[in-house]
Amino acid sequence: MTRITPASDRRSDALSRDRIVDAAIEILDTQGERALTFRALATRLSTGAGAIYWHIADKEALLAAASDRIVGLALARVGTMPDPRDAIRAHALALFDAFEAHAWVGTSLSLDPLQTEMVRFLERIGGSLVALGVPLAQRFDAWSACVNYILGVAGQSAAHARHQPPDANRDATLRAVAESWNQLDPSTYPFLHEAAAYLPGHDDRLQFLAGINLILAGLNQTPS
Amino acid sequence: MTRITPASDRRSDALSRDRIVDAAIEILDTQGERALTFRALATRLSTGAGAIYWHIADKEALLAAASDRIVGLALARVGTMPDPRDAIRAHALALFDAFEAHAWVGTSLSLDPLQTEMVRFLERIGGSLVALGVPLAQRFDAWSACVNYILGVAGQSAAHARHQPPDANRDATLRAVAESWNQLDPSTYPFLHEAAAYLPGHDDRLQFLAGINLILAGLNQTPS
DNA sequence: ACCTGAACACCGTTCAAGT
DNA sequence: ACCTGAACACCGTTCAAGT
Repeated sequence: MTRITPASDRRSDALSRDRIVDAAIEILDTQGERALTFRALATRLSTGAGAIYWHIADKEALLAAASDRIVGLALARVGTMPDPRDAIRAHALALFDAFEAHAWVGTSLSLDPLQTEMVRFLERIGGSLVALGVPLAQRFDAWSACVNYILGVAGQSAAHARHQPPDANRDATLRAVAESWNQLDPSTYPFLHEAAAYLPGHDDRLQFLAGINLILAGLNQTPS
Repeated sequence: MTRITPASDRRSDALSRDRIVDAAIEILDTQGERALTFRALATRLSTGAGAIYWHIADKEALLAAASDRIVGLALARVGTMPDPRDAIRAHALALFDAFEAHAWVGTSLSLDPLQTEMVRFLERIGGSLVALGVPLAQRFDAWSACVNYILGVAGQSAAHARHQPPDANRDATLRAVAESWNQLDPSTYPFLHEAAAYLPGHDDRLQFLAGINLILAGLNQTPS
């Protein structure tokens, strides 16, 4: 069947789930989570608010679909790696970066089988652990630890970003937290006094990776 | 100064931040996150909706305060332990259990110095790592990994609970996910086919603990 | 089958007015 | 200083009516 796209600039194609998710991501990224309303989305898509419900169940499903899309984009950026440890690190960093760039991605991810990109991510980590030779008895726990660490900690990191005004100075925020720790009683909070010195200027991303490396290192030990 | 509490059953004491947070937690626990509105809260406290704003900045601050309270209750349940590894495990499980019992606790936690219980938690984990003898050079990364794993993964776990109807059968949900994994193409998703067998009936809590143990085991290795 | 947009049943937050 | 509650400016979602 031949399909000819109209020569004239059509104002918009037919509505579709994909186009809705595209528009939602654009609003989320440029104007933030609070700006994503069905009315704003409908305006951007030149349609009525109710039309969206023909394609997507509700706002929760919309956010889940948008998050899954971001996961997919992150996975696409990860090349194949010969060393399974490197593969796990690369996937972890890719998701971390994606979550930082789109701070609204976070708790909306679930094991929902509709989230096809999430499923691909789960498989990739599992496959890397198989390639790494983690024995079957430990494999499921190790997989759960990796996957949950990546999603949980990256999500946690994004949550911090979410609770800040978008123009917040990261260094200033960290310095303020360090300052507040320094003002605690040093005898009851000795560690936080020590940590306060490390807080400003530390690299979230490297710290995130250090955690992954601890888990990978733990895999080499027989569990106590 | 002597204070005599009135003999008669006063309908309510003066409004206070603590009483507001108490009432909010009760609504969150019994009726869920969506039921927590300033109107419902005001009704329960026999006051006007606007009165709450005299004590708490906005809804975000309310949720943060409620979450911090839950962290405090969890910490209170952890006794002192001679072995720092046990202390870390005990703290991890206490927070995990608290997050499961109050699925609305999650992303609202931050490094905000107003969250005093959170600060106590951060100190306790750090102190345990000092007691464990983790050298200064690794200490900050190790602390970050532990703290972020616990908050992130426990929060992730609670997020799953949140996205389920409160009466959902956990086993049935896991079986459904396993079933959906089994229907994927086995040649592109070999790991998930294997994992599907482990999914129903697995213990989230033990898996969470296994991740903590991997991190603790990793601390014994020199980083690669 | 798909879209429209008014209508419904709510929200968080503010603020003049009270005590 | 603290509380009241109406008012404002929104929401997500539904649904009769259109094409």
